Amino acid sequence: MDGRKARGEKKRRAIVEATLRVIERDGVSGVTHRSVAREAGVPTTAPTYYFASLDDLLIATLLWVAEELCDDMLDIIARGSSREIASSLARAVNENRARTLAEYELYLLAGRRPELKAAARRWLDLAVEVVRPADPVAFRVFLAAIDGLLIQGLIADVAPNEDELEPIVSFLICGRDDFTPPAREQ
Amino acid sequence: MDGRKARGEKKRRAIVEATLRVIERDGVSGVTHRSVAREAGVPTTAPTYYFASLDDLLIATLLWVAEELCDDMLDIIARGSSREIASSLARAVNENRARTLAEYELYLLAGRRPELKAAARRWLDLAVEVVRPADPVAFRVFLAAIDGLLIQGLIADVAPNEDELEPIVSFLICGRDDFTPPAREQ
DNA sequence: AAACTTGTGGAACACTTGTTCAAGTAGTTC
DNA sequence: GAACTACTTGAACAAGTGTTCCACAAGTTT
Repeated sequence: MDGRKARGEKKRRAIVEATLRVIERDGVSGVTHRSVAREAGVPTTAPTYYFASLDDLLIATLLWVAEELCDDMLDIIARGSSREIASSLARAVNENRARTLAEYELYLLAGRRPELKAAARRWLDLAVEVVRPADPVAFRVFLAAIDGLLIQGLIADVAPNEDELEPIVSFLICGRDDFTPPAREQ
Repeated sequence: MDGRKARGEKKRRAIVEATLRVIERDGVSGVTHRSVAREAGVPTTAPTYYFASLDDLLIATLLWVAEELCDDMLDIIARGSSREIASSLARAVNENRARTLAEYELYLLAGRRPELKAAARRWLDLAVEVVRPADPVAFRVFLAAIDGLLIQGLIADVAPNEDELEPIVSFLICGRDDFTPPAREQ
């Protein structure tokens, strides 16, 4: 075991995390070698050492965020109750607003890089796989509506809260609970 | 009538249109005074003359796009048939893919500029106003789903076509045509 | 035609950018 | 301890950035 590589890997991860913080604060356009290095507390050249280019750094960040997003989204979907789902959505556009905004900026980045599409879309594929919906069309609508509600929540004058979202989520799943998850083992 | 102002206004508009083309091609991050000037065929200093800053130029572009988006979206919604709606959506993520991508990038820009939120959100407000839905919750779901379908269509490996979207749209509006527009006069 | 307003556009400024380079340190292997 | 590898980091470079400045042309008004 090489202790140097271990520390290197840790630093690499720290740089990616710093990049995400920069995106949360200033958007994708705020990401430069220098801003990331400053945020991570490393010298300017560190990001270039670990990532071939700025683009590679953004890609690495998207891939990492996509994993986390996957977990979060599946958590949201897995909750049976519309109130819990509404609560998760409300948190995404309020307390976690910056994070959600960053995620969608990276999301759109995938629209311009074909090689990133798979990663950005992964939570959708995984959701279908995990839930195994009886009615695929209804489920597809449900997933689209989540994205729409989040993105519209981000540009609302005042972001919607749990109580406002609950009836909407309820409408989405109630009556048609043909895609509630099949007792997801944990 | 001042002929100079008229030509100036025309040039101003040309610069905004060039900006949109640059965003379609290279994204918001590709927008610089020089790239826009080159695209518009004007000297480098022209954008600065007409817009106080690069930011102002982006804002003007968003405001202009928002108007067009408004028309497009209302057109989509106003069509009664699910096939026609599906067809419009399919066009947005295929032939007009670049344009749609640009619109969503500007959309997210509004997430970071409170003063732009109203413009970005305008088509939503207008839709509610025009359609006057009997069931506001169902309509809200419909609008969210449109955004979700479009954005997910942008990061799909191959963008969905009319035939794939039709059943989804149909599910969204059929059975619940309580928000079909009240004979929109034309 | 004189005074004005409005638009034009090249030169230049200070600054930030991504990236390279080379000299150095520290950990690992033999 | 010598050879090797992995990481560190400040200095530097060329390229591109937003923006300012200013002399000037072209319309409009009086």
